[in-house]
Amino acid sequence: MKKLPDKTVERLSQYRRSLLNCLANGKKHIFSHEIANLHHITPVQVRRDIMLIGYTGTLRKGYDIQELVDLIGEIIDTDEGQNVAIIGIGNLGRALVTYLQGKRSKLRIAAGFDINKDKVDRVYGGVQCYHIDQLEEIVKKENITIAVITTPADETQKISEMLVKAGIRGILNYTPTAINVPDHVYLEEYDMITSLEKVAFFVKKNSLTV
Amino acid sequence: MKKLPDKTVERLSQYRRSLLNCLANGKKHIFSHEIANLHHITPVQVRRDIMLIGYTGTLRKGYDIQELVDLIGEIIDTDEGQNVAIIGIGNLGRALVTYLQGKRSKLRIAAGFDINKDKVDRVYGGVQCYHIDQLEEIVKKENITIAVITTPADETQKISEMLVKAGIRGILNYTPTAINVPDHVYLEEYDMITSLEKVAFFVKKNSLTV
DNA sequence: ATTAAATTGTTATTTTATTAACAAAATTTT
DNA sequence: AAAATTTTGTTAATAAAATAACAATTTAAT
Ligand SMILES: NC(=O)c1ccc[n+]([C@@H]2O[C@H](COP(=O)([O-])OP(=O)(O)OC[C@H]3O[C@@H](n4cnc5c(N)ncnc54)[C@H](O)[C@@H]3O)[C@@H](O)[C@H]2O)c1
Ligand SMILES: NC(=O)c1ccc[n+]([C@@H]2O[C@H](COP(=O)([O-])OP(=O)(O)OC[C@H]3O[C@@H](n4cnc5c(N)ncnc54)[C@H](O)[C@@H]3O)[C@@H](O)[C@H]2O)c1
Repeated sequence: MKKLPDKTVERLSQYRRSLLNCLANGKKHIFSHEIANLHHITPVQVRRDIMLIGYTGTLRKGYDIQELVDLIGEIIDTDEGQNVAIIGIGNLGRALVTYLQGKRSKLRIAAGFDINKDKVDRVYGGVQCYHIDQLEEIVKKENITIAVITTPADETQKISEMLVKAGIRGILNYTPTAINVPDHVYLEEYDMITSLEKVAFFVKKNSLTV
Repeated sequence: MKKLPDKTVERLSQYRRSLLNCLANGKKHIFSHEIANLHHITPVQVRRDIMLIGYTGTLRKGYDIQELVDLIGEIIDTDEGQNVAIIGIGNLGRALVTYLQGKRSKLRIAAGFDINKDKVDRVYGGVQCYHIDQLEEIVKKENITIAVITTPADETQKISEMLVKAGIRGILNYTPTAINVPDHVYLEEYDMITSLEKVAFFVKKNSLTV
C-alpha cells in the first residue's frame, strides 16, 4: 500500500472509535456522511480516506462497519499487538492507566513505572507498577515497544534517554518539556495547555468579530 | 493583523511555553534555531511564525524573550483573562485541575462541576466543585467562557447542550464522544487513544521498513 | 420503462502549510 | 579595510491536505 497521509492515519483511528461504538449499538452499515457528521468533517474526506486504504463500500448500503473496523485494525495494529508502559504513576498516569487499559485489544498496558516507594510494587487498574530502575529489564521481559511519559517535567529528558536505551520504539510525551530522540524512535508530544489556549484564542477572536 | 494560520496559533502557544521556561532559567535572548530545536521544527518555520505576528528580532542577538512572550500573550490572551470550568471531577478532571491551575495568568480555573454528592461542595486543587445543576448560575456569576469536558462519555452530548445553553463560548472535549455545537461556540476535541494509536502505527511502520 | 435520487469512487482543483532561496544587516575574522 | 560568517525577514516554490467536480451505479419513484 502506498504511504498514507499522516492526517488520514489520525482520522482512521477516530473513525474506528466511533465505528466500534456503532457496532456496540447494533448498527451494521454506515454512510460516509454519517461518519462525517460524527467527526465534523466532510463526507468526501471520509470517502477519500477509505479509498486510500482500499476499502469499497456498497452503493445504497454504505460501508459494512465490521469490515471497515477490521481493515483499519489491519492498518494500525500489529497481529500480536503492542505493549505499552506508563512512566510516572501520578495523577495523570493513574488516570491514563484506568482509561486505556482494555480499551483496544491490540494495545496492552503492560507496566507502570515510578520512583516513589509507595507506588512501586502496587497494582493500579490491573497494571503492575515497577521501580524505574527495572525499566530495561521489564521492557525486555514484557516486550514493551511504546512508552507514555507522565513524570514531572524536569525528569523528562532523563527518562527519554532511559527509554531509548531500553529499546523503546515509540514515545507519547505528556509532559510540557519537549525531548529529543533518535530517528528510529517515533515521538508524539501533546500539551493540554496548548489545546486550551487554542480554544482561548478562537473564543477571543469570535468575540471580536461578532 | 491578518488572519493567523491555525498551525501558527498552536505553535505560538508552544513557543511561549518554552520561552517562559527559558526566562525562568535567566535566559534573555534566543535565536530562531534554538526555538526550532526545542520544538522539532525548522528555524524558517519559527521566523515565519514570528514574522506573521509582526515581531522583529535583532540580528546577532535574536529575539528578546520577554518581548516575544508579551507579544504572544497579546495575541492569545485577553486583557482580563478568561475563566475556565472543568466538567466532571473524576480521575482526569482532578488531574487537569491540579495541572492547569495557576499555570497561565490569563487562564483561571474558576470552577469544577460534578453530579456526585461526595464531590460537590469540596475544593480540589484550590478549585470549588459545584453541582452540575448550578452550571448556568455559576457560569454567569464567574463569567466563565471556556469549559473542559471530562465526564463519562455517555454524558457528553447532554453536557455540551447545557454548556451551550449556559453561554459557554469554547469547549475542550476530552471524552471519546464527539459532540455538535453551534457555530458561535469553538470546539476542540482530543482523544488520547488516537495519539497512542498514531504512535503504534508509526512504530509498526518503522519496524517494517527497517 | 423512464426518470429521479442517493451514494460511492476517483480525478482535478484549490487551499493551507512548509520549505527553500536569498537579500540585507550586523558582527567577526583575516 | 575587506572578506567571511551569522542571522533575520520576506518572497517564491513546493508539498500536503482538503474540497470540488463528476462519472458510475443502484435503488426508488413515477
Ligand atoms: N495532571 C494533568 O492533567 C497533566 C496534564 C498535562 C500534563 N501533565 C504533565 O504530566 C506530568 C505528570 O503530571 P501529574 O499531575 O500526574 O504529576 P504527579 O506529580 O502527580 O505525578 C508524577 C509521578 O511521577 C513519578 N516520578 C517522579 N520522578 C520519576 C522518575 N524519575 N521515574 C519515574 N517516575 C517518577 C512521581 O513519583 C509521581 O508519581 C507532569 O509533567 C505534568 O506537567 C499533567
Ligand atoms: N482518565 C483518562 O486518562 C482519560 C483520558 C482520556 C479521556 N478520558 C475520558 O474522560 C472522561 C473522564 O474520565 P475519568 O477517568 O476522569 O472518569 P471518572 O469516572 O473518574 O470521572 C467522571 C466524573 O464525571 C462525573 N459525572 C458523571 N456524570 C456527570 C454529569 N452529568 N455532570 C457532571 N459530572 C458528571 C462523575 O461523578 C465523575 O466524577 C471519560 O469520558 C473518559 O473516557 C479519560
